[in-house]
Amino acid sequence: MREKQIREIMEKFEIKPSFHRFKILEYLINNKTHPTADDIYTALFKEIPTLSKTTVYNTLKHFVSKGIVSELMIEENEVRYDFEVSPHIHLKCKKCGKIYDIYKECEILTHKKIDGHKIEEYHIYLKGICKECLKGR
Amino acid sequence: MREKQIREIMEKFEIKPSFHRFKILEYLINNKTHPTADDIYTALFKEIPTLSKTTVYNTLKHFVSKGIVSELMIEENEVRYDFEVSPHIHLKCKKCGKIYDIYKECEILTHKKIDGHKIEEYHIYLKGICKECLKGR
DNA sequence: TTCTCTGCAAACGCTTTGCACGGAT
DNA sequence: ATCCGTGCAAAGCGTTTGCAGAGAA
Repeated sequence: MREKQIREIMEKFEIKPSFHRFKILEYLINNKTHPTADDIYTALFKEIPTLSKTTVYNTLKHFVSKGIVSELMIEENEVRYDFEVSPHIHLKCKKCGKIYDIYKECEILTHKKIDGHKIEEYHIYLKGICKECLKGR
Repeated sequence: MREKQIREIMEKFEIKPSFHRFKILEYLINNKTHPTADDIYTALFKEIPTLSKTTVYNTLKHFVSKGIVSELMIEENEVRYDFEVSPHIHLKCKKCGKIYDIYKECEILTHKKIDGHKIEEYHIYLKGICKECLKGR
């Protein structure tokens, strides 16, 4: 995605632009690999050696509070971040560890209310063996 | 559940019985509140003052490896344990923090394969405001 | 100036690890 | 004698906090 579009997205979500914020958001948009805070830090540190981990954490928390990215809990001790806003399903491969996005329709994702409880967030994740790893067997 | 039934379950899952294992499993079966390791420790410590947290962690890991309980990731830094084996949906109330079990049918839970990926585990959790908290507003 | 972003270092909390004791087989 | 469950203490690791410096408005 181009710089201009990313800046527009930031404006839309009322995120004051800064160099680091821009770079972190850009990374999330261009690398839909559900990175951890550390993944982002490691990747960006190469080109921004002054970047600190604290800033990555601060920025991610800021993004989450603005609703521009969501936190993903799949494995213990692994908070992952996802820019994609539309509800979808995650599949984690037990073999290669890769996380796939699945956009299959799911009836659950459409309910605003279940058994009298008000639903605000939907999280679906599956674990198994991905297509690629099945091939390699 | 009665002691005899719990012992039968342990035997079925090939878990060698010990006093602590029995107590921890009994707690999980009789308190389907999706406790954390610490919840279990705190509760059992009252009647077993010699119990150590390490044993709770060891035992829970053992149970998971035997497939008798499953780990639940809903919030960050919160591994919860669930004895219930049949697939179901979890709902966490953002207000009171309680976790509800929902046994609504969901088509996703029946797929063995999606987009060529082999599925082995299904995790669905919702967040929102529960029935009780809605009442109190 | 004042507010916000940034970053170092220390603190924190949950979980794991190392190691040793003790009971069971 | 060996195996295995248990438990203390320390380490590990991801994340948060305190605080201070820098930069923008």
